[in-house]
Amino acid sequence: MDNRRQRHLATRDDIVAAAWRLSGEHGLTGWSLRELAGAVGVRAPSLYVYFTGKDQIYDEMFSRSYSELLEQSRILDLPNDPIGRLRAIAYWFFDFAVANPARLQLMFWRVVPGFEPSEGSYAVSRQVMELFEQRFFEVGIAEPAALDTWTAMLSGLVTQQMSNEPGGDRWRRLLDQCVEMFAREFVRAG
Amino acid sequence: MDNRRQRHLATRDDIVAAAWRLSGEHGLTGWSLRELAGAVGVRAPSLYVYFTGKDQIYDEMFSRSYSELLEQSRILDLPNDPIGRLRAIAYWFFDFAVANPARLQLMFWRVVPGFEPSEGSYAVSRQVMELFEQRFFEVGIAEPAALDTWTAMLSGLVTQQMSNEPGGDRWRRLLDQCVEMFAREFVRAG
DNA sequence: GTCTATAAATGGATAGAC
DNA sequence: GTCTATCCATTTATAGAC
Repeated sequence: MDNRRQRHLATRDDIVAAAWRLSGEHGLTGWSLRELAGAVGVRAPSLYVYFTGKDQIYDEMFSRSYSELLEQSRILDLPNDPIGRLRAIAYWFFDFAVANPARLQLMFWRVVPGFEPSEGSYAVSRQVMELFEQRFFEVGIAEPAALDTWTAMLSGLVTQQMSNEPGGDRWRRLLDQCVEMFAREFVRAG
Repeated sequence: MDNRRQRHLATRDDIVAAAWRLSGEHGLTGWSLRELAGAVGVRAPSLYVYFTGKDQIYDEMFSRSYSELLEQSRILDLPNDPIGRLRAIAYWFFDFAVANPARLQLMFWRVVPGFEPSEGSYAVSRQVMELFEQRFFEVGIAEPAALDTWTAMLSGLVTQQMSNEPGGDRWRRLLDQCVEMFAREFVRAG
């Protein structure tokens, strides 16, 4: 039996979980390996048994974030009508995004100096993006500008909510109207 | 005559300019005071003649950014028709924002760990925001959701452009259509 | 696998000579 | 105002005992 291996992976999970907690408290770049080790209950050098360095921890956080987004998007069941689908996608992504500002920064912004996702992690992120496009085009929108406008609109609502009223819903309450505005512009009545 | 004082202010300007240059090259938090001093042509301790510390340099960058935005918005002449005004504002802000990603991060996101704008700097930023609102409502839009939707839309277009295609115009080319979409939703034909 | 000890580098900041 | 020298804290990371 692989009890050894299992405990290794469990400790890895603990480390990543602690990293997310510290990122939430002090910002994505606001913690050191010493602090992280302390939060897990070990000394800093022990972390090197599980990761080659800080960047690999960020990389693990990066790829897991996209994996989670991928997983969630698979189990998300969407209405059949175009506007209903768009609305469901909008709320789902918005809530995913604002639930963890540090995660959003890691996934979509370039906020960690020197950090580049590994090839494997980058592949996961591309996979998610392609699924996104596919889901979007299923709605029946052909215009090329539509997808870019859609991502910009969602991204903007999320950014404003996080920057100006973290924890609130001032921009979340705009989602319905924004979806309708978008649909009037890009969804052909069928 | 205040030649002494003038040179002091000139060196201050040099330091801030170098800080912007380094922020553009290595990210807003990707440089040290040693590097900054080197870029100016002095040693690190000399910086303390001009600033009390690194945070005060960020603070100066912060307040100057808002001052520049304020200045530009004063000399910006806007068309009289609502849609023309909105379009002019959109292009103007978009170009200001993407011209300096680090500046945008400093002004609108919370990306420097531990940095808080001073009271004076914060006052400047509020002044700009109030002018923004005023300019916006001059267009004749009453609906409260409109301003939040507008800022979200612009913020999103800028963010997508910077994150996915820095230096390009893929999202800039959407500005016209987005302004029209927005106007159809919020501007009552008069 | 975890620890102590420590390397090696870097960070912001200060003292004091010139 | 600028410098050298240095402090002192902190960082990531490694060596080697247990």
